[in-house]
Amino acid sequence: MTDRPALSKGETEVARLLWDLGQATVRQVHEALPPERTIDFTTVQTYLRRLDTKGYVDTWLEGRTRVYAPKVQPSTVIRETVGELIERLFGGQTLPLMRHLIEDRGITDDDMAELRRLLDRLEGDQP
Amino acid sequence: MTDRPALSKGETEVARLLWDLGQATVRQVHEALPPERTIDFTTVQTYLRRLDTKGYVDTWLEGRTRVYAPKVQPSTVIRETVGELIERLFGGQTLPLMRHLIEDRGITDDDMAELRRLLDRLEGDQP
DNA sequence: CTGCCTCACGTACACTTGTCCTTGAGCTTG
DNA sequence: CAAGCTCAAGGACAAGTGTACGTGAGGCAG
Repeated sequence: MTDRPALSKGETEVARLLWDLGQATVRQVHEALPPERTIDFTTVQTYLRRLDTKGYVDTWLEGRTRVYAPKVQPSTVIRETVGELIERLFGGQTLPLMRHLIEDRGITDDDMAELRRLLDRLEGDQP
Repeated sequence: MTDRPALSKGETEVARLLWDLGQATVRQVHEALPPERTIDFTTVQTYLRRLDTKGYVDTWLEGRTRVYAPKVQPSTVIRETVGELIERLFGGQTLPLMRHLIEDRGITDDDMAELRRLLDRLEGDQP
């Protein structure tokens, strides 16, 4: 299970950027933040350090500068995080969450079509 | 917006029980915990107190015993929590979460059928 | 009435989290 | 070379969280 501690909000925010960037220095992550999100350089540094101690990233010095790269795949974090939420909020049942997504959050026509495609494909897989 | 502080993990756990019970004393919530979840009576008490200070429950003394009842609807908490997660983990996009639920978490045939029903109904609503 | 049980309520305490400050080394440019 | 910039690294610090203990009052069994 390789149990790492779960990611906090801020850590997730930074991890997402790192997934997008593939690999990055503190500065690059800091600059990748959306402009309305003002947060100090050293705060980002702290998040990356914590991601490291929690085992979510690889890191090495490149010259004088430290580079970080994701070690745990987004899919893994997503699985764990969503699983935890379903447990906490829906007692482990997936369907209520789907229902909420479909009924209580607007869903576009495109999304709807895509969803149907997904279902069709799945049903095709298991005859 | 009536902005309450978000619920923590433990608080959510207890809030869910309270939603199920409708209204309950500390003891009742404590006894409603799944048997494998061992947690002290006073810990539950603390969670309920915090739910109160955060504005999520109503509470009153009934004789010598304090009774708690949900004040914020589950749907509200679900909306806020899920919204926050989608923001953090998917940059605000709902579809990737659906995709994850359908593809990466097993979905039963019954759920699948139910999902289709949901979609059909929605589509019927907006011709 | 004396123990014991059960509550409410306050307190505690270590750990996590969001956020930043400080220090000291290397780099750059006048 | 000296002043200023840029990093890494370590600390710091208040708020939030998970978890529980202690105290004191009300009830009930002997």
